[in-house]
Amino acid sequence: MAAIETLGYHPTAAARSLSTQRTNTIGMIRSEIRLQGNLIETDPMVLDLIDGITSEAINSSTGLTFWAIPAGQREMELYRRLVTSRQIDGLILFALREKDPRVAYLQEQDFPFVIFGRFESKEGDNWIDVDGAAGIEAAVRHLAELGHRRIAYLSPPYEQYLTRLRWQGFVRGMEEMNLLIDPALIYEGDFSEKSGQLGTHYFLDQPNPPTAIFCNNDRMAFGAMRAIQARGLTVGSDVSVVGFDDIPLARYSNPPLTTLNQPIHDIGKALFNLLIKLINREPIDLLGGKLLKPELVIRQSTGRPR
Amino acid sequence: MAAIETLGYHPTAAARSLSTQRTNTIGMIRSEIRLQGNLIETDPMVLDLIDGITSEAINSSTGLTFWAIPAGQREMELYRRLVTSRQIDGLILFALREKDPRVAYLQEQDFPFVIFGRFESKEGDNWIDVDGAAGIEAAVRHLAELGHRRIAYLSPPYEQYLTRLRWQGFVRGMEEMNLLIDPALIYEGDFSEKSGQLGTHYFLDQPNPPTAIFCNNDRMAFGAMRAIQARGLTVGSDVSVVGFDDIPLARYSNPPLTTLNQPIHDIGKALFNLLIKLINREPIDLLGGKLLKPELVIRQSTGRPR
DNA sequence: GTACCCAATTGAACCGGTTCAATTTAAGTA
DNA sequence: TACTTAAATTGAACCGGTTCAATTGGGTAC
Repeated sequence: MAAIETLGYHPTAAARSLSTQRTNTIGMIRSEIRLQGNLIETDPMVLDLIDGITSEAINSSTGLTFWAIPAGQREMELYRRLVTSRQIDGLILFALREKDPRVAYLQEQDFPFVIFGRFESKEGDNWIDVDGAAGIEAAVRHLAELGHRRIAYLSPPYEQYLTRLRWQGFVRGMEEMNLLIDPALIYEGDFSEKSGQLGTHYFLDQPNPPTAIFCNNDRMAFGAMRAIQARGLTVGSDVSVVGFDDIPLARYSNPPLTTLNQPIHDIGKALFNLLIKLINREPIDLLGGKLLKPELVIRQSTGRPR
Repeated sequence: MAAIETLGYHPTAAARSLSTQRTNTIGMIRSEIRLQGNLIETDPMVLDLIDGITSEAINSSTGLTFWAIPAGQREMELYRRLVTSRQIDGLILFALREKDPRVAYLQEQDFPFVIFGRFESKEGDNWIDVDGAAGIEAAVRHLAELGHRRIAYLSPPYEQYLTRLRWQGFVRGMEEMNLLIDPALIYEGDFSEKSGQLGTHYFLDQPNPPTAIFCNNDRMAFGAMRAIQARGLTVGSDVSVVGFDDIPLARYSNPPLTTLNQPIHDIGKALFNLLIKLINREPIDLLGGKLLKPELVIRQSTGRPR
């Protein structure tokens, strides 16, 4: 032991994991998605997720390995390679798409993985999600209580699985408040500021424009506010804007953004701990719950309509 | 070969790297820094860096492994463990601090690493940096040409190595434009929105407040704009604000932020390619140069003083 | 039919740990 | 001193590849 100390010896990781069948590494793969040829930048929210995961992972000397690959054919090859070559102990999935082939493959291989978000089979205890629908319902209620009747909906990309769930929340909220959903006030965004801007211009060009816009993430909300202001209108009085995520910048925008807070950092930690249990084949007890309520943080981007 | 195909065989990563002494993984470690007990959130810029690195790394089937650890004693232990256990082929360092022990250690161990930024020994070809000083000089010139004479400086944390280089640029710019540096208009920030806000209130509380504030990153600039607006002043006319980084949100703030653009995505790619060459002990030829000029992007947060 | 050459195949050593059974050593008791 | 038992040490097998030397096989030339 003294020699280990003085020589600064550490067992070779490769030899160790060859023998123990553990790598002390978990993986996360970003699907590079292009819409109309443009690469969608990774959402700032993902950085918070990484922060949460890694700050917890260090306690068990575990690293988080990242890959980025265009969604599609090559993507599944990467998953297959990682799984069969046993390069990682487990995977964290996020941003699942409709008919996402990844879940079926990993289940079939009995490979440990957790999901940030839900998927078709809502059973299983390998996911943690925020109840986006409930959040949106609360946001709609907030807007309706302020007096808004024409609320536009800036949707996530339709190919994302969560889009379906989020939409249900919007419908519920609108019905609950006896508001009509106008098909002209729905726009498919891609989570980028740009698409928030485009969608908002589209809304405001309608013969009967909305007085409030619900945006499915903060970045699109920033784009929306920009578009509103570019038209000489005032956010919060002429048009109200609500975001989703509550990224750090949301409280520093002008005006500060009303948005739905997701405790991403804690979710990252929880996902990591859950994954470790799956890897160790330990019993799962999700005491903290796996469906967290997002909290509506009311700031100055929402107000009574003129 | 047909059997490999049908069975979906992939060589075990651990066995492979035990034999080849290559892991096809590079590492990056975030130093968790606390100032006044508060954890500094990772800058959105880092996410772009990760995006750049990973989107290039996938071409050589290489992953990027991330760890987060509090700066200090345990941090060096982690570096020692990773190096001696040969868990990664190389490291990418960023946000170097004054008297940073990491560089000396890695050099002594002859372990491949590259730095985003420079360090004391400016020799060596294992770094790529943006010429922050030149950028700040250009920003000061821009402000001076608009008619600003009292320019405040929102500094990075003094413990960061780049702080010294950036400061030289500010001094050069001010001297060049024959402006006086007022010690009351210097504030040490920590890269967070909050510190931008605090620093700006401090500046505006001075008997002789500034008409422009240079902020060493965009997040602090957002905080600065928030503080200015909270006092009922107008950004761009009452007080101008310049940022640094040009994160995606900068063009969507209100008003859009004048800032120094760093091509982070490309820097990430270049850093990766450089590191791979070091790992392979190949000759280095930094054709693209290693000291990139940041570009001043003029938007609406700067204007003529009243 | 034999000699020769190149390609393909086989075999052994090695990478550096972990694990568990077998053996040796040490300590405690009669 | 002999015996029992626990503790420490040694040894072999194994994890699953890569690498390179040695051997085998096939084809061509004389």
